Amino acid sequence: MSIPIINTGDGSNLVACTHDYQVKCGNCRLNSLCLPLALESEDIEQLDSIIQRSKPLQKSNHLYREGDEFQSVFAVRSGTLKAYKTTDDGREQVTGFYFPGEIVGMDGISNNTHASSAKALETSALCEIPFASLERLSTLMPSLQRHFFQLMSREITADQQLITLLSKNSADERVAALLLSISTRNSRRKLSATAFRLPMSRVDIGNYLGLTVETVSRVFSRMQKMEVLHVDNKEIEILDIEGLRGVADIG
Amino acid sequence: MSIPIINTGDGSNLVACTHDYQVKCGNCRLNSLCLPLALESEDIEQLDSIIQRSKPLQKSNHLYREGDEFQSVFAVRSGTLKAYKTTDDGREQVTGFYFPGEIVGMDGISNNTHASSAKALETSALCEIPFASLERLSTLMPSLQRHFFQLMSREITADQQLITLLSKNSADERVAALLLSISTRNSRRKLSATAFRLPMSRVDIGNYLGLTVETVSRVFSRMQKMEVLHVDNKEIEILDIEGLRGVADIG
DNA sequence: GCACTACCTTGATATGAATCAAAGCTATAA
DNA sequence: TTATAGCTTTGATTCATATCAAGGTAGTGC
Repeated sequence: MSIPIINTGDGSNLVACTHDYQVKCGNCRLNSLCLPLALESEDIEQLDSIIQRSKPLQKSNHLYREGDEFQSVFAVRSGTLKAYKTTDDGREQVTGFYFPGEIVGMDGISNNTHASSAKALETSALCEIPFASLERLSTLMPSLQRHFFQLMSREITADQQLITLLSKNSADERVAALLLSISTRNSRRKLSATAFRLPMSRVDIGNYLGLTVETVSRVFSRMQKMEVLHVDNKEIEILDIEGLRGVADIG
Repeated sequence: MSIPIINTGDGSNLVACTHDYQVKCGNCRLNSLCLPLALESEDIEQLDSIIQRSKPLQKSNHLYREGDEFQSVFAVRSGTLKAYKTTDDGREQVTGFYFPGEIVGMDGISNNTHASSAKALETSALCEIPFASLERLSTLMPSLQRHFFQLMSREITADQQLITLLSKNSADERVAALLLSISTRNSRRKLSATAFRLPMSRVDIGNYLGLTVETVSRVFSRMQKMEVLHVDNKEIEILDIEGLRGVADIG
């Protein structure tokens, strides 16, 4: 079966909507993560009707770029994305990784312009949520409005956590915290909390955590030696999650 | 004239609402900063009616503490606040400074619990905006809803900027960026962009920027020697704003 | 299969900021 | 006014991580 491909010019390929992608929010495995739990089933159908599921995005293609006009936020259905900004002197700052069930693009709301770029780390499926429709629907559905206020607030607290990590914690603590965060997010999706494949490179990790590649690599080696982790390139196994929590010194 | 004082037990003094504090949004000097520009005057009156102006907060008292139940966000009318989290090992992480016209408390929305504490750096006047009322009003006034989405998004982009600063920039660059940020915020309020009094201590600055007090102090001294700044304790004069921009290497 | 490229690891050295230490300054209270 | 506590500055030393350098590994396309 052939799927019509739209070449967008920037190298990303938007696949036009076909029945292959006709997942519905009501039957989506992830709806407990990205949907307001309080929504009635008729509300969910209304929400469904504004969502566009037309975006399987190939690895290393952009969902949007810094400066692009903001029109939608996106729910990740499968795959992983990174959000990043390019600094004045051309370096990259990764500001977040987005896993299935999470929402990316909310930093574009303030200026109607995306404040960062979003790029697929692997082939990813996305639900596009046009923000104008979401706003309209939110005035009709208070629980949806509340849900989005909460999602945005959660993004703020996540950023604040990262700020603390960058400003107070050592290289080991930062890496440990990231691994634990990925572990938690995996278990929310009923995946293994202890064994997973990192979707991002060491460079991206370093970039996110404010460390160089070399330091990240050394931390992995050190933790392997301490038998806290088993590392095989991108495959990670957490051998001693309590030990890892100890390193991250998170409560 | 005596003003009834309510002792809240934690050392903060809430002054009961009297006509002394009967500023209205419509005639507030700061409304261009904290109000949705698109609101009609009757809308502004509705907004006015939910806002409580009962909180002159003395220096070093708390507006709320991490873990407190979230009920309101607050607009700063005068004075300055800092928001901070206490890390597991008891250290403080300052996550933001809030000047007149800015909104503090939005990180509490996601969990109905304040994710950080907010403390007055000097005596401050605040407008309390009960969030439940704000939500209700937002469903009736789309432009108010939009305004709050934008305010929250702005908080996200501000945090991302800080993340980049912490992860990529040297001590000098961080301090320069903070001074420029304060300068910009001052000029938005029609105050001097080049001469001002820092409301926060060196400790707070270091804490915010991920540096020690000593380092902050040395940066000030160095910049003074370079004739970029004139520093007299908390009084700062920017002598060479282009030079400062150069140090911050922003654009 | 081979070559190419991007990614990862490890070691040696350099460096910016932390830490340790002490003294000067400011503001507040007695 | 002096005492007191907290804030700020400056100097000497240490240390974690960056930088520089080089070799190893994995994935990709021809």
